[in-house]
Amino acid sequence: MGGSPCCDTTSLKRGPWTPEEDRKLLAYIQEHGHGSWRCVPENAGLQRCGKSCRLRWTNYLRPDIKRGKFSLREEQTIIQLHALLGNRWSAIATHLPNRTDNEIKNYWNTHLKKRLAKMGIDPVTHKPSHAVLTSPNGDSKNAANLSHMAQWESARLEAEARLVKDSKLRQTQHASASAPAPAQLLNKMATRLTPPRRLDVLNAWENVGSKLKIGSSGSNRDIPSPTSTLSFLENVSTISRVESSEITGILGTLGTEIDAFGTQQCDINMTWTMESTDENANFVHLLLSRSGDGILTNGGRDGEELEDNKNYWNDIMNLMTCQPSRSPNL
DNA sequence: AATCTGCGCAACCGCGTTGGA
DNA sequence: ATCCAACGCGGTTGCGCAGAT
Repeated sequence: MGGSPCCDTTSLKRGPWTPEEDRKLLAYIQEHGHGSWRCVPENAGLQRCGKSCRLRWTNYLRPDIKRGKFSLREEQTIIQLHALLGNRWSAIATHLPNRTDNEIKNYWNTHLKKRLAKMGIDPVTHKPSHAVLTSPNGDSKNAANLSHMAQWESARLEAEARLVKDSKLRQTQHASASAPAPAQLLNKMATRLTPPRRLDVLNAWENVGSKLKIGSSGSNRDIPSPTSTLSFLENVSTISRVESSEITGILGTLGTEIDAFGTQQCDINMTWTMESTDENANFVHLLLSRSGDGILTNGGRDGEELEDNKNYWNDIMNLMTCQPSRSPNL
């Protein structure tokens, strides 16, 4: 079991690949496919172990790999997914189909992590760091709210990802069968959940780019990434505050679900509240409250019907309470 | 010009998971 | 149900390069 060497390393070449080795491996895989990686080196005439061949192929030689600088949108995707998934690089990579997990991991460790830290955000928890929590303008409530927003957004994204995963699984298993309820729900959610609400940290991230005049706001997000940072403090701003009557029931389950993911959300003990905060516009805000630590609004969805917003959140709650991707470890 | 230092990235290591025997 | 080889993944290492001294 694990830990044992994958091959006899004494007789096999290690270290950087030469162009000739790349050519051999590429030619072999293009003609035969890789099949069993164990057999690839011998068949391709390489003095490498299969593991090394697989790594070279998946991280470098694969023709669909996108190389070069990460765009701002890619950075935002990575940040958002990292807040949700943690260091699950392969899972993150599935949302950036032309990037490898290794590349994303390297980019996170060498760029994004440092820049988030400079912005006053803990790159591990994605919560505002101590400097923000004790900011001179006393905006600790905003900081706390931001962390709650991250927690909520993480849970929502996880549910969305789970739904997509389930849907794909069902498509594979029951290609010709009638569509089950989750698939119908997926269709329903597709328009409601896309694009997802963005974390304030991501808005801040984008502001960095616009303030440095390296990109436009809105129309073109695939712009080069910023190369320096601004203080995060000035970008923490619009956390709306709502008071309302509680709607009970579902969030207990949601809290359990979030806890089951075992990441930065594990300390949540939430109740939720939904209300119309502006009767003229029929806005709806969802509030998440954590025991002893104030409330959070996840924001409204401007200009949409109250009833539709109710359905929107109900759909999310339905997602949260069905088919967890992992067993709760409670 | 030589040396040092930090950064970025490719590659490796080792552990957990999977699936077949 | 158990074992184990192969695979997949995340953490870490080490090399090459560029900029600083």
